[in-house]
Amino acid sequence: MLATKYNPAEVEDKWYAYWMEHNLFHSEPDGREPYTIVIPPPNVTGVLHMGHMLNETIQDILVRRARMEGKNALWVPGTDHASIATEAKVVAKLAKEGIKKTDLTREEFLKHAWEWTEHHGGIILSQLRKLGASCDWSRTAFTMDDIRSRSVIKVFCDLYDKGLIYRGVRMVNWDPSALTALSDEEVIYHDEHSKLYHLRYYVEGEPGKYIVVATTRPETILGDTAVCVNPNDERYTWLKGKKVIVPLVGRVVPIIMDEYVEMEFGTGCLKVTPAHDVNDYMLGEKYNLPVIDIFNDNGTISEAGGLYVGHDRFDVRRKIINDLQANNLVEKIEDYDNKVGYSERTNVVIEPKLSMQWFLKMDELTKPALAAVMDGDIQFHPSKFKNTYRHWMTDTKDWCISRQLWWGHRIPAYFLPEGGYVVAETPEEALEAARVKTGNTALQLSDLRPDEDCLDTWFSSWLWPISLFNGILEPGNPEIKYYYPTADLVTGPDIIFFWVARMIIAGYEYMGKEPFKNVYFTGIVRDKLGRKMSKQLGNSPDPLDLIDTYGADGVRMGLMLSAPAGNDILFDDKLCETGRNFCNKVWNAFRLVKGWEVSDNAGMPSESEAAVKWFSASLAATIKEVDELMSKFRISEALMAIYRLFWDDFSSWYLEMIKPAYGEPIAASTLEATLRFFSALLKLMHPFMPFITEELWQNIAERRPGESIMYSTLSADEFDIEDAEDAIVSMENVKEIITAVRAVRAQKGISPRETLALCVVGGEAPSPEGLCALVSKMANLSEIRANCDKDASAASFLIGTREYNVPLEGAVDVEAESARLTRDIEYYEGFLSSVMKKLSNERFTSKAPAAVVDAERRKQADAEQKLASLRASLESLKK
RNA sequence: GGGCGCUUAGCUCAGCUGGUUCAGAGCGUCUGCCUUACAAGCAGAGGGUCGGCGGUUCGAAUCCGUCAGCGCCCACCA
Repeated sequence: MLATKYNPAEVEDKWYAYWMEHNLFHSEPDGREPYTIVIPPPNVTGVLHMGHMLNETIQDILVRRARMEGKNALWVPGTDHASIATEAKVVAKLAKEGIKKTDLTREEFLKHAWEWTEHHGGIILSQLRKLGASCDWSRTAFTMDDIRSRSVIKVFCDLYDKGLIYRGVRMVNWDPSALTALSDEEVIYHDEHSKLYHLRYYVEGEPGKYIVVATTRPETILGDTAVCVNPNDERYTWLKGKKVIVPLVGRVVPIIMDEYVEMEFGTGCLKVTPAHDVNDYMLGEKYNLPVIDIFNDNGTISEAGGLYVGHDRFDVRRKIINDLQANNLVEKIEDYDNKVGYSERTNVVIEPKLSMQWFLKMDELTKPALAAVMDGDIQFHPSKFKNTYRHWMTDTKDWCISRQLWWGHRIPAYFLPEGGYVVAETPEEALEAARVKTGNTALQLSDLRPDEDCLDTWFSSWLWPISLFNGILEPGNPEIKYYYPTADLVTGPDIIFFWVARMIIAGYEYMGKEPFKNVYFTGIVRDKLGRKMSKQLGNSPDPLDLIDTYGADGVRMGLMLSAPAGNDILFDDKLCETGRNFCNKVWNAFRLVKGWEVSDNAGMPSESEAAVKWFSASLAATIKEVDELMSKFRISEALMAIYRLFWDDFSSWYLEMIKPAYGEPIAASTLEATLRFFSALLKLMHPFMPFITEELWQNIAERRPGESIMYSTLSADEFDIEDAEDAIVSMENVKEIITAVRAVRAQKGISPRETLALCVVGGEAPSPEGLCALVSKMANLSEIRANCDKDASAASFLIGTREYNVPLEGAVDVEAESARLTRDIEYYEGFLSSVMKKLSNERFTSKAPAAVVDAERRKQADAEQKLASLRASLESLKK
């Protein structure tokens, strides 16, 4: 006998092992329609958090559904090398051991990094198995494995050959902690309360005369090479052609005039520091100003700064203000709110810095990618993200793809002894190219100096849907032809630019086709108070603990029950409890059904016949509804529909309807129908809760070795019946009668075990006979009397326009009953008057469609009939 | 500074092209029940001026305007 409580721990590992043993997640190209999902590769050394759980659960639901629809479903797993993040972890680990990165050679460092990766890598993927993820593990990839690495290098060379990649000195976002350049997308701006410092710049040769310049970054005066004012600013026309002295520094710099300066802002004077501000850099180029780089890579003041050399930039800010004040060079200091850019990875303040970097030209590449989304070749769910996407994709700045890091794909550029460089996929090809370029056939590999930098992590992940099928190295191979384009991508909107947009770009550039048909954007998982989950707050539950407590199916359900697309989900353990309880409900329903004795010679009772007919229709309707909802990616609504179908319709109504009396056997035909329903319900639930459904499906009938619910199919047609609508409507009526009788019991405190009689006032009993019998059974009635007279001493209720009486042994509480009737009468009088108001409005009857007017007339008739009945009840009660 | 989105029951959210599937669902709450599948349960019940104001319309949660609050994205004003 099965335990009264479902124990997921006993079931889950067993079935995951079974699925693996029989290779059920594996896919090979064949004649079936493909359905492909590529996993957004998590950081190779990361651990599973709630965001992953949500994401991977959705992917698993989609891929399992596709598999059950008979498609050749493939979900490819893999991990990302996460250049900056992983390198930072390795550096930190080495630091603990007293090793500095700078003391190691590149090769030594990479050895440590690979060791770290091997030691910590892939944990996250094994955690996914606990969740039930049906990935084809034989295809597990890594952005730095051989195929993916060579793909990246090949693409780099190709884009270089096409003239889309160039190298140059540009103002980039510099991360002084990670010591690397970052792309614009890796900078996060925060509002900050800062100060606006008003500093005095004395005019050269005119003692006592000064102008005031406002700045938020006083330390950058060390790099000032001009002061700029607007030529239309009459306050400053006298400055034309003059020079000013940079305070403290003593450098004499020219006044330049450019309309770029806003007269209204600050004092209307702008200090120009070409090395440390993008706009200033632009001015510097325009007016040929010297560029003084006052910072070292780590954010300390460089020799070129002249003062405070070696001190950190933020210390210098404080010191320089003190020193300026001591020299009476500060006019005033005011509070000022501005935005400050931080590194997405290391969370330090970004320093705009001039440096030599590699860039990818974006303007041409983005065109087909923008059109694909705007024209609907790729669908975003929810579609609101189309706007965000369009905004970014128009006027996209060139992508800074080089990083001053070692952990990643090394840029395949080789510098020549006499200057210049070549780009090639291998050192050998580079040597060949170098010999051709220089005309020096004696050139050796050792003469070439490979570029030290590596590529942005996203420069490998943008190829993911292609490189996973080796479509870069072997274009047109059978796998890429079969699996590409993939079907659905599930990811967070936070990486729409980093990843989604760039995959679309690469898809069109290298495959001439979109990389996926649909993008489903999940929300962010927050705690129940709406706060982001974080280690500091300690509000992020460990997914594996949750699985231990509630079972994987329970956790999956908990997550999905409140995860509308694109909306953040406020996660509460309580949701998993709901999921676990549902699993238990399913488990116990199964126990009930499996516990029945079967009678072969009994025919199906008429009430069971009615129940089977009704549930068949309901099931078909829900299957269709779920199909519809899933096609729109309304996953939590689909799950809710299934939840209600199983709990309310199947368990609370259907099973109670067909349940044999205690100790009695069930008709074989009824059981057979019920098992068919149960099996269908399991299939419907399987994508959401794979483990318990497999366990029960395997127990519901004999299965062959290797057979699995994963590959079973389900169609609404199997359960569609001819007069489905009627079956559902008439059962709704019956359920209302039953509920009303039960309510009478609850109000009067009558035990469910005590039988009652039901009288239909001036009407027939429900028909056909099966439905009538169901009312008796479910409401525990001794009899149903048709065409009765109104009985004032009975409890009464209205279903539709029909009145029913339940004769009671004890006297009715006349007062309470008449109060209730009066309340009802007042309600229907109000209702009727609002209906009459509409109907007497000539503009309504003349302008509204006939169907709507008819409906109002029906409302009127119904309400009048109900009122008559209620008034009669009240009358007879008073007698 | 620009753009997008949200505001419906105590909580989380549905509500499509205006009208009987329009005021819904789940959870929570309340009242009975340890009824022979399940107390991780059963039966029953209550709960909302659809953010405010104005407009269009015979009719508005739904369309338009406006105000307020919240959230997100983008942007080089020191």
